[in-house]
Amino acid sequence: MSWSGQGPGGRRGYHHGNLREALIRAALDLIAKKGPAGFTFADAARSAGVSAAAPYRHFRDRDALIADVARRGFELFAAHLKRAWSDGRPDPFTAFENVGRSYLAFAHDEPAYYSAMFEAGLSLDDDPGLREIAERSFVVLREASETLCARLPPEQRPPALMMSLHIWALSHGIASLFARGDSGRRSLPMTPEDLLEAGVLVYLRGLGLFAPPAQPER
Amino acid sequence: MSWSGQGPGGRRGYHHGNLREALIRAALDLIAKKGPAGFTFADAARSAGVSAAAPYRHFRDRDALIADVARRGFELFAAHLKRAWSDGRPDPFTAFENVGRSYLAFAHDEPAYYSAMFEAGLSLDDDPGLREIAERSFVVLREASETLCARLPPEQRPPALMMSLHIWALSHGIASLFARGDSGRRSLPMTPEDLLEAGVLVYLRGLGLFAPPAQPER
DNA sequence: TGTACATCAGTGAACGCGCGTTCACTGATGTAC
DNA sequence: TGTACATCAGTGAACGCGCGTTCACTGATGTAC
Repeated sequence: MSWSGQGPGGRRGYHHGNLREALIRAALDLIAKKGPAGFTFADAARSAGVSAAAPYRHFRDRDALIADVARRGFELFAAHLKRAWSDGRPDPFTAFENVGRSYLAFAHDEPAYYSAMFEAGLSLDDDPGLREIAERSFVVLREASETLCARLPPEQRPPALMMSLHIWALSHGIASLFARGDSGRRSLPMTPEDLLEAGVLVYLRGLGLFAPPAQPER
Repeated sequence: MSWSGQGPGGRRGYHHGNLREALIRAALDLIAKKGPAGFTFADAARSAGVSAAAPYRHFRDRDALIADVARRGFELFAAHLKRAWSDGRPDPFTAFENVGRSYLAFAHDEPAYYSAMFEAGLSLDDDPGLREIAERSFVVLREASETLCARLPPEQRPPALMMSLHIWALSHGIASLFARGDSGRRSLPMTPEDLLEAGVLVYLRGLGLFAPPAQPER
């Protein structure tokens, strides 16, 4: 029978053991391959090596699975950005650039999460919990922007919220247009990372902020 | 019989008369409602009031239809941006802002075209004709950037290509995140148009370009 | 001006397919005693 | 330590559905003579 040991790494018995997890990973694989639209519930079951009915024990439906993937994506993303920002160390400018690179790295390395988060057409209005988690990533950008803004004299200080929206939009734009994992990539005269870094530097200069030269003040 | 006159505006006979056109408009409607993924060939036929087999007289398959929609979208988009740029009139700064607004207006007013162009997962590599047409929209941005760059002394002139990529990415990012026609919209403290304008102004200032005050030099 | 004929652009019936979903079922697991 | 039982997490068969696609067909249209 199929439920006695299938060799190392395979399923161990009639009970999968960790189907929920396996379905999420299958969803990530499939989304990465065919986009969030091409992904079906049945397909996820199949690639987890389980019957088509099994997923219903763990998710109400296809959308619930995708929402779960997106939720994890947002959590990872927020942690990722937070680590990059690192409370503004070693200095706010460097940390800010790190956040930008980290943004692109995530979109590039985890295209499936990124798709589920931003392109699956999930309505954040229907799921306040998801919205709250999604907000956490943005909060990092917001914090970083505030720290940089605070360096300017109050009378020429731009709204940090606006600044963070600009940075977010620029990052997202570059990620969508140029830095996707596998497809839709357009050719560029420079890497997406360098493009973003250059753009952010110009933007900061426009605000009146100048990155310190090679050796930051200390 | 269903093919004798159906009243004014309805089909006129057994032959539809302009099915190709009708299918494209149906596709636009459906994409606007359900996204490029939710759109099916059969659905398009149905909403054009025609049997499911009819579309095959005009399009090889579903993807061919979407590609055609995208092609038209790119043409409209390029014309739209060109009109906004207007060869740099009345002055390059104003014209540049107009291009930005025009970009967002298109994404907002024609979400279906915009989706087909940027989110349908069409591979530009497989269709050189489509790529060429898509490029035309970008050329407008490129030209506009060059005109502005030319105002700077050569030693501090940034590459116009890079500049146009920044503007494109910022516009696309704002359009995707905040300015979509119907769904996925996030709440904002300002309109997407104002957000983009503010971002572009900061960016231009960062390059060393300063928009002229109220009355441009003449 | 009329007729025969070729071509075009539709129909509608049929097919196979995969998906979503439900259902009664059953093997595996944990626990009370 | 063993046994009975409840619960959990799967199975597999079945269903209805809509899609994509093909096919022989036929009404409408244009054209040669």
